[in-house]
Amino acid sequence: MTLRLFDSATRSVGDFAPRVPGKVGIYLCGATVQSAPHIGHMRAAVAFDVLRRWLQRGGTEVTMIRNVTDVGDTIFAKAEAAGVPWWEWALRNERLFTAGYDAVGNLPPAYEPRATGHIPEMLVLIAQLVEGGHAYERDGSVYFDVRSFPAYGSLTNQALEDLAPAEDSPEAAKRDARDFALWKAAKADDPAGATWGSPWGPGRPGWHIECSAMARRYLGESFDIHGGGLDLRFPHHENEQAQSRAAGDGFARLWMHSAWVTQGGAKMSKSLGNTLLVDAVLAEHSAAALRLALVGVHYRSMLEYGDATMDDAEATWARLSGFVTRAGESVGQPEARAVASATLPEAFVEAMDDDLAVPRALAIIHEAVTEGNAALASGDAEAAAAALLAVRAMLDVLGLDPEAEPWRSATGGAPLDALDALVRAEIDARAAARAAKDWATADAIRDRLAAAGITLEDGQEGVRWTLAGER
RNA sequence: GGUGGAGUGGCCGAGUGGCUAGGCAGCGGCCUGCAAAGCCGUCUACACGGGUUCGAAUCCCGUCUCCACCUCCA
Repeated sequence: MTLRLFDSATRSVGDFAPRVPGKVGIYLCGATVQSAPHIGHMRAAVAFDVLRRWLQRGGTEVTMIRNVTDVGDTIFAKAEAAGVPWWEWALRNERLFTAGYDAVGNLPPAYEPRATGHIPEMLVLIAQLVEGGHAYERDGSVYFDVRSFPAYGSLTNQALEDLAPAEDSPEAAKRDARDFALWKAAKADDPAGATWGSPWGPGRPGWHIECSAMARRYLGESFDIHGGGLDLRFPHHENEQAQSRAAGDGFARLWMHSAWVTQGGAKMSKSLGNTLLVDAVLAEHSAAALRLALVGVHYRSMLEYGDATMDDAEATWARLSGFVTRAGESVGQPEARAVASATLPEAFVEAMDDDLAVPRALAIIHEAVTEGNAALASGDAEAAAAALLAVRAMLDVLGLDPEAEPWRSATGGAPLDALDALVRAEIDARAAARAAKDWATADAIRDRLAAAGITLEDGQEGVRWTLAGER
């Protein structure tokens, strides 16, 4: 079975065939760095990180480009409100996004182009559109002529006459109210440093042109997959496609959109006052659990975030990572190379190939964990080792191998050794009390450790202890 | 008004015509001095009304409810 993906443009699932066998270019719309990232931003990033990992697992070479939009009205407005230059505000948030992406275990993209670094590429593209009769200049601004491009609206299946006017520019200046700005003439109230020269006079780029220009630069005139959040389909992606194709580029062959994080059924957004910032969530929960929560719902389904979401994810992570740790202690951890090349269970492969059906894939992982735990309990080392390898290999595809770099215990070394010595002394004292059937003393020791966040587990091979939030 | 999506057990969440999704929570059992972890078993479903079919959560018709996009959005 080959990988099948849902194409937003055709609204159907089909076999995925790269333009060049073995190589895939992905352009992912990243953040408009106007504010700190929330978990909805992370969800989109994680969804496409899983796509990338799955492609790479199949031997495909992936070039992942994730842009940063670092210029625009919302950035100007928020920077002014914060009393800092817009470029400082943008970079400050870009750093927060990068920290968030890293925290939840995303592989870094091949490149992260910034809009402000690609004005020349945009000007070339705009000039092409003007020359080709798809764009026109008015008062120092340049607009895309939607009526010049019959396929306009095809990505989102909308008829031109049903669309509302584009409000990113004055209606009176345009041939059609739905024409949108490629280049915005400088205005008196534009912030300092937000103006660039152009053949049409000083100004700054419109919102959509950057992605067309940067995708072309890094992935070529035609590339495999364009991704982003569902809310970018219109107008952003519709306009990107119109610009690029009107300029002669093949542009994206497949469009993928990830769905929201919702609360009470409604899209998470600032206007509703229910934004969940990444920092706030990570202050109370582990990053691995957050990734698990984000990845555990199919990427095209709404992810309902409630009170129990993170608690469930923590419990699930404890089950998965706990098995990996205990199995490793019992039969030894396989090497990373073995994990990367392990044969994956057929049902897991089928689920992932079916438009990245991660929830089904997770069910397969849970079944393997159950088998592995049973093998550990019965002392079947061979079966336990096989389950351990399979579980780690499957989790690795989701970016959740507990032994992989992002999730390995941050604590270690001397402090952990010192703590271990102290805890071992308590464990020994408890063992002595238990030997004397002094249950009150034994339980008091266990309770004292529990109060300090240390859990004891009496196993066949001795007493294990774990720190809260660790394994 | 246009376009698109959704309604599954206490909760989250898979599933496109017959075969146990899975997890969390609950209940019973095994293990344990008691726990914890783990294992085994088990309860609670397909928004509503019709229809097609031997058989429908799944297909068709209708109804209700909810959500998103329609130029800030992931």
